[in-house]
Amino acid sequence: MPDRAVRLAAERTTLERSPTKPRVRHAVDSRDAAWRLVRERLHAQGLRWTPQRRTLVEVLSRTAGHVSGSELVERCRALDPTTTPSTVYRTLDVLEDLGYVQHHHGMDGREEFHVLPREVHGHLYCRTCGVDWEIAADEATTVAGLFEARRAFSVDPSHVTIVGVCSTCRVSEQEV
Amino acid sequence: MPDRAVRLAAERTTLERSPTKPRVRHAVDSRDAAWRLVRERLHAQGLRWTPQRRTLVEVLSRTAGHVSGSELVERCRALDPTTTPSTVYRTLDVLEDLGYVQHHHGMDGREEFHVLPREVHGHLYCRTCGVDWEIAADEATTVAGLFEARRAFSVDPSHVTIVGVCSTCRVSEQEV
DNA sequence: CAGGCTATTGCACATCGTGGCAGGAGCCAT
DNA sequence: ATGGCTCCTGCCACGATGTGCAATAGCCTG
Repeated sequence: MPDRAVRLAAERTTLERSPTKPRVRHAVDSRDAAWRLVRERLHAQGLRWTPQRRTLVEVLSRTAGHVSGSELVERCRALDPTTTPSTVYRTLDVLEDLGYVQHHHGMDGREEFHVLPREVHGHLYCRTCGVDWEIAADEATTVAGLFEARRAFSVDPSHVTIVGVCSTCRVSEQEV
Repeated sequence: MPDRAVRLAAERTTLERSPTKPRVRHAVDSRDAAWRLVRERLHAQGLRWTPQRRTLVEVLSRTAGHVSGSELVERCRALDPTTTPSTVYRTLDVLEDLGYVQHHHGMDGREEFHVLPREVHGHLYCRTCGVDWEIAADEATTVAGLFEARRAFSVDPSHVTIVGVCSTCRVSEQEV
């Protein structure tokens, strides 16, 4: 179906074309650079660079912070209406192996992906307002150390999930 | 449908009949006692004691430790084939409000219920062998204290979920 | 015990993911 | 380019949960 290929060519520009036109500098550039390597990284593993994967990578390269799986499916569909959920989820698995995304489960157990995690980190959710904070590396280390010392349990800091009530919401609750 | 009511009457005995026949003593008795109060606790809230709820309570009273939501649906269906999943999940919500169960999300984000939690506790999962340990109260307190002090964030110890590799699996991995 | 208020149920349907399979398509060697 | 070896995709069906809605049935009152 060259049909789709053609249609997508016009939309899938950001990553394919040269990084000439100036946009927000610095951090963004290094992000783009990272994404441009995806293809090679895939090939290095004997994996393939397909239109569907380009679409997802395109979406991810425009995304910062956390996104839910279904949200990513939506955005892919925006670029390519023929997008299939299973393909997106499978590709996310592959990209997670390559370190491009990191997933964890939110308060409701739904999947959430962190794009280009600079460093592994846990999550702190406020049950009341729903905001999601990252747990700083040193905090995670402290938590990890606790279980390391007492149980010889090696903690994966990216899967430290804690729920509670944030300071702001605590104040609000007291006022009521 | 008196049909079902009659059929169930024979099976739903444990809770309804007096606690005369000796079974495993001590801990079990206090468990049974707790379950026998469910009806009153519901009424106290203006809620109702229905056959479907009895079935679930019956199942729960025979259950110890952790169970998944779907597992509970299965067991209810064993007692009453007409059991509907949505009713089970809704009743679990109610029972959670009353403190009879406590749910959290496992490694895969699926729901798991802890029946009659003696005390709130977090969870430690081994990514390799899948075993689920409870986080002791003092450990949870330490973790909570960390976020309390640094962010004025009030941690809910029942929602502390940590994934990693347990000591046993670590040893196995090194041997390979 | 009948009557009525309202919590619950069952059902149909929606969402988020996952897994099996057969056909399709990258990629590499020729 | 061509051919072929595999990885991928699309599709479909299923599993786990959640939700809206109309019909049902607890439970309290008279």
